[in-house]
Amino acid sequence: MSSTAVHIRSKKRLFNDVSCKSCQNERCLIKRNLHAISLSKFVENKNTLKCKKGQQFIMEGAPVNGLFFILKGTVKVFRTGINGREQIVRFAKEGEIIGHRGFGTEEHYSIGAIAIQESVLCYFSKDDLQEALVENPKFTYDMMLFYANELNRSENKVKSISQMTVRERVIDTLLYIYRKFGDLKGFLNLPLSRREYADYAGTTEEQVIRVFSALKKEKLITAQGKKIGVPNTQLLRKEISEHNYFLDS
DNA sequence: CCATTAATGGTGC
DNA sequence: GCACCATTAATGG
Repeated sequence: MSSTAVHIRSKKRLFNDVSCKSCQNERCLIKRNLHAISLSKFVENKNTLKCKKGQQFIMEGAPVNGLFFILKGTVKVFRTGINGREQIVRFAKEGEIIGHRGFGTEEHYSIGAIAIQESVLCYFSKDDLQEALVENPKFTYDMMLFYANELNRSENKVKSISQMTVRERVIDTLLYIYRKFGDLKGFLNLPLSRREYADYAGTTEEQVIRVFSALKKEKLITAQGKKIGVPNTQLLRKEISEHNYFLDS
């Protein structure tokens, strides 16, 4: 993987290159915090980029120049481990930030990111953001909450991978997806391959398939191809309750 | 139709 | 108990 900068696809300027002013996304930290004053600068300098499904927009090791906000779509954030195995760090949806770890002293992204659905991303330069953070305490505070939350989740994940069995981790993953993306007509509202479940749970595709098969027999989940249903989250939660761990999205 | 993904079985640590 | 490899079945464009 080259360490070339993230290439912004400059197809043609997107006609819907929305300014933050008219943006509908109320979950966006920037939108929520930057009224009037510093907004104009952001509007000028931000880039909107559209990603097709499967398109990678952050390469591991690429230099950090800014941050991504998800305007629309879903993204998986991962890190490549031993013998090329992907460890999915998190799934991110509308309004979330990608690449924030590179913000501090980090020179290069330690993670990669791929759109798993058609997505629209807003890209802000590090400099602009830094300026805004210095000027706007509320914005900074919200960012801090976000970082704290991420750290909490990350620490929980360490625990889950080191102490839970594969079955528990798979269940944990299902609950995580359910919490975060919800349910649509009885199925998890995010289509993932078993491989992706495995990469998040820290196991192999085969193990996920085996656990799914077992769970199906036990009527704890339902499956129709890629679509997985979790009719009884209480029961699932019960299985991992001794690790009493929960919450956050 | 072919290609990708899912499911199942065997083996070794 | 779990990862890795091999084979076969199912699915979808």
